[in-house]
Amino acid sequence: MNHKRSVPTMKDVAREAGVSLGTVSNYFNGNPVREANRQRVEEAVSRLNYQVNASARALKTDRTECIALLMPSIRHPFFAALTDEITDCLMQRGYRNNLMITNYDPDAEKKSFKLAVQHKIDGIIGLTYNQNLEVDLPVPFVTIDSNFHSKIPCVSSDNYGGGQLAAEKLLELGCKNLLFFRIDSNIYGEVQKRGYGFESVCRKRGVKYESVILTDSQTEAPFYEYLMSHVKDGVPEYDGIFCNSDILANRVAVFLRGQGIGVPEMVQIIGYDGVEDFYTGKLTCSTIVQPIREMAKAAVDIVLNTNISNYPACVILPVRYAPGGTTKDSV
Amino acid sequence: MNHKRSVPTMKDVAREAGVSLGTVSNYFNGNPVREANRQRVEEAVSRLNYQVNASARALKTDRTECIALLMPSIRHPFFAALTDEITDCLMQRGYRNNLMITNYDPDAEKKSFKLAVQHKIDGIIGLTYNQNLEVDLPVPFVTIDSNFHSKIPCVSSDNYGGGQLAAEKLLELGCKNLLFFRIDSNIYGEVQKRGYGFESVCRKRGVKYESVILTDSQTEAPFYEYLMSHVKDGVPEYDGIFCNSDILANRVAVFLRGQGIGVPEMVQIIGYDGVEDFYTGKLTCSTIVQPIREMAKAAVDIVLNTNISNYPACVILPVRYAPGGTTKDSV
DNA sequence: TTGTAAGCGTTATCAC
DNA sequence: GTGATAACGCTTACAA
Repeated sequence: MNHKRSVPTMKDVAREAGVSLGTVSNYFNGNPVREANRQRVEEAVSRLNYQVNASARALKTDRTECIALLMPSIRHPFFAALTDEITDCLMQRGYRNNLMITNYDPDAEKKSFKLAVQHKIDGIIGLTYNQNLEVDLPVPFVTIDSNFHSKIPCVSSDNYGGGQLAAEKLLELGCKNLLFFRIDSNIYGEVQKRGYGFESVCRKRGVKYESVILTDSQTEAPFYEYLMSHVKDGVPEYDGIFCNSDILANRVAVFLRGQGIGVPEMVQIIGYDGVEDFYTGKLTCSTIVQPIREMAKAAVDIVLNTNISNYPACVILPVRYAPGGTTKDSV
Repeated sequence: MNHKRSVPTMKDVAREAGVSLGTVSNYFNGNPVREANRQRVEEAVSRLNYQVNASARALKTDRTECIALLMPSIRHPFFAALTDEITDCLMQRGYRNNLMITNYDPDAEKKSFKLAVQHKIDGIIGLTYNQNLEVDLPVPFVTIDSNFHSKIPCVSSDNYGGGQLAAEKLLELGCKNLLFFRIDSNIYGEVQKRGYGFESVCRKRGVKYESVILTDSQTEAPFYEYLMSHVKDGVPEYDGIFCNSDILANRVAVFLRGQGIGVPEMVQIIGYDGVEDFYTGKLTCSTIVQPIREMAKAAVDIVLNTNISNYPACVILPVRYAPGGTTKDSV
């Protein structure tokens, strides 16, 4: 069996319907067509089981109804949720999602951009970690969480506000001695604002706090060392920790509990992301919840609306706090 | 700023290099080109920053170097891992991944197929739940875990063997009274063989067992009722459970522990999938591990090799058992 | 090997 | 509105 049989073309439809090629084209492009002809075309189309050839259309119009989505990973629950929502938004608008996974590799990001452009995608949504990104793309480009270039529209949650919120919550819950843990390689991204927001509240309130930041690290061991070196007679000096991701928050919680330090009894922890665990359907820790659906929608809106993308925008969406077992307000 | 500037064409390269259009084309298609001309072309290409227009090429060749991947979800850890590996295999071969998420909806699956074909993708890899799938596609199609049609190549893990392995392990670990829990809507899929394999061992060994199967159910409550109705004086009648997914295994474990029934002390549980939890990097339960990387590779190999896809194959890949905290062999 | 030219299946521009 | 016809940028004979 030959897979590539001869497929009917618009010409075939025109002949079958007894109208001209242009009329069929007009029909498919929503241009005015006389009612009688419309019917004949529709009959011919269903008789021949015709579908417009997207390749030919793409060559003429230079549009493919396809958006490239660059993601560092798809296994990370937050990225998975974001990819899910973005794909959904795109498909609702009749666009396809060309998913490219970069594994946090700037080189892979670069190649992905090139490949995407070569294939005439209509735009790019990228969660990238390369601050030297080619900025002069021939298509609209919107980044997520990476506000490193004023010419590129960026969508993100309110990282600064989220950091503030985390600090305020911990204080409200009775913490006196705060810690901020950050681990990532996202040096120039929006994400680091989480720490700034957190620290701003600590300073304003005159609260004792400490920041421990790990960059490009594969292991969180230094956090654990820090944690243990600040325990006296089984009692930690700190009683509230803000981690810049739920993953880190979870690991820290597991570590502390393993050391006999109660969470949230002795130490309360707040993470960032707010994606429910797939196994339990619940939050994995108390956290700052990102508005994933809204972020996806904003990114898609911007990338598909060339008018907007010509005027670089920065969309910062509000976050909220939710208890999830690592703070004393958890039920 | 206009995004769609005039982009150089092969004609421009030919003129710039002082060779003919055909020569430039030959260069890009790996056809023999005299060394001198090759250099002139390469210089012209880098001078103009030329890239082949994939749309034009697609129209001529009817190939897009793009594969459609149909997934029911991307948030499920197993699907996420599979999508990750498939995307990686595709990109390694220079193919792009057009991800379509169907949310288990047969209607969405149908639309996705149609859209994919219209856009001239070179093949489809699908994890689908629609047993009435159009089988007469104009492109190679390979399914994963859905061996419902003899004409469609299918890749899956050894579900039957995995079920057997689970039963044998539970028996080896001292269980006397087994249970099998299945919840899904995948009526015609490979997945139900997990139960058959499990039961076959129980029967052969003359072990007492019970199967509880929920189809198209949104909640696992019936399992919990079953579990509690078979507890006498705080001691369950069963001591080993095989669940057809890690998710279910986890939920059952959480439920039992919540009822004061020790896992694995009183009841041992084995799941199926074997994807490490993203937060901890560890298995979430004792489980039958699917060879995800190999499954992805097999699916991509088949879909890209039209020779093979013309001769429907069924690839069953071996699984292995791994302890993960819900059996007594867990460290 | 290389140049020339005919399409691939559309859309867009005209007269009519 | 409709019908011819010229592109779109490439691949692929075919001739040289």
